[in-house]
Amino acid sequence: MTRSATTQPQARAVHRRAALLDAAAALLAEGGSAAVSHRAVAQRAALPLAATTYYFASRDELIAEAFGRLVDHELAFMRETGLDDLMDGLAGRDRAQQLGLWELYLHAGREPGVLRTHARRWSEGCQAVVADLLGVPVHDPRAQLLYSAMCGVWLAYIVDGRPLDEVRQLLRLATEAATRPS
Amino acid sequence: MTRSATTQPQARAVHRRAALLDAAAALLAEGGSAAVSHRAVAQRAALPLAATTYYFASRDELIAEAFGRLVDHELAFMRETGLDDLMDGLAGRDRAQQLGLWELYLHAGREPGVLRTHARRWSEGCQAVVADLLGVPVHDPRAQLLYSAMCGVWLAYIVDGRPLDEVRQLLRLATEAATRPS
DNA sequence: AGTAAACTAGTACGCGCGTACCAGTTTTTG
DNA sequence: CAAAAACTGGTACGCGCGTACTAGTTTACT
Repeated sequence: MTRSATTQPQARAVHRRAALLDAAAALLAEGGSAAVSHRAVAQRAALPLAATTYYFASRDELIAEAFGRLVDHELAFMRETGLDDLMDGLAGRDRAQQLGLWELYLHAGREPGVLRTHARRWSEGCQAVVADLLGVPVHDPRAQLLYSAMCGVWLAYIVDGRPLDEVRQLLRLATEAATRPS
Repeated sequence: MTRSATTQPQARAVHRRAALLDAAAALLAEGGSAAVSHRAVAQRAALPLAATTYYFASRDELIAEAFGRLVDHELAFMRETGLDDLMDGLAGRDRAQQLGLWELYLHAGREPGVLRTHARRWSEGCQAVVADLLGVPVHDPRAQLLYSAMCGVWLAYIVDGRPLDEVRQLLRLATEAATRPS
């Protein structure tokens, strides 16, 4: 009975940790990694400041884990939509969140730590989805090519605010180019 | 005589402003926009702290102008190397500086101010270079496509540290795909 | 020559930050 | 039941930051 009866406190702790990560991810999307501070996270999760330092050894760790969570969600989303229509998958997503994701991806380029792992996980996951869409093996150059083109188009859409029609057309073109036998 | 004799002080001021911008750009490359603080810039330029607030209304303005300068340099470099060999142009550049550039590009996506202008100037400048290389008009979809692919490959190289050989091959593939008549 | 404008440089204010600390409570363990 | 471990939450420290202020110096204009 003492066992699994009412493990209330630990359950609460797990919930709290998750709440902190959710808050961090949300802040990340809203204002980039600069917006993710202990205080901001705690306040958003409606928890005391000290909770953040208790559950995470440092701010970097908190950010890294939030990044990982964001990557998970993003990959899951991409897989489930199947990307039959790449564009709707792109256009429907929160622009700020995409920005945050990319920002962290770049940030990962500066330090070879955990962030780098998540970054690789993301890019390779995306590439796998694309390869699946194309019906070719994951490391097929055509998949890599299409994925690269998608990145460029994606960024142009998110940052430069390129019109959706142009993006749509470009993506179609890229798919054709990658599909066409060389 | 009073005229252009020894306009020393203004000349010094101009020089100082440039020195501050250079310092800011260098810091930007080293540690991202977070590393660009009034104090850090002043110290690096060997100038008193107050100089930064005198020549620039705010930190944002300083960063924006440094970004513009970085974009100028980058575009000039790309044009002068002609990109006969895209790869050597890519591989020879300072990785950290590229990261800083991209970081600011992303940051521009969050605010529609001056940063956005520079960001557009950069992406369109790059695209123009690519179009020139391909021998097609600037807004030709093929140029856009190749540029997009280049962005993706570029990022993979800078952030993920993808091997140069793979990048080289991918770029060749992209060029072929864009060149081939549709 | 003399007034206004440009420039220099030191210093101070207030704030938010990461993190450490610690006295409490609760839960698990032996 | 007692001791240990997990957890809570309030508070404090020290720091670097953006920016404002001010007194002094130099240069440009009439």
